Amino acid sequence: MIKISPFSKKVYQLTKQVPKGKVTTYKQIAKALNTKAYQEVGQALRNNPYAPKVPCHRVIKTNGLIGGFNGKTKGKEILKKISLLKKEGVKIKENKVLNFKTILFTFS
DNA sequence: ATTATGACTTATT
DNA sequence: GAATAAGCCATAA
Repeated sequence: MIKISPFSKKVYQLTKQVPKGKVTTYKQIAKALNTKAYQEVGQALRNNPYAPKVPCHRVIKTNGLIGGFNGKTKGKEILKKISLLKKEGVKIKENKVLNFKTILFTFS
């Protein structure tokens, strides 16, 4: 049993709600939580205790670019997640998502 | 309580 | 449009 921060927990819940073939942004999640700790969202995903349960690869930056999980981070296995995302129908070019605004999922 | 860090964002150069 | 600096919020030590 791992211990997680209450904030991260919410982040996971929201991230789980993201449907397949869509993506969301850190800002949207933070906004859904009524906060501005965008970085906290990223940090929560970085923890990612629920690997397949939480599609962290579906969470990207606000400008449509992929997060730091593609070369900045040491682990390159995350690249696989991006590939998976592409398989789901999300077109990714280099490090950015195509039609990003179209497939963007919000927590309205 | 204080300091340091960050899978971010926005503004400025 | 790209690179740099500063800002903001929560967590960990």
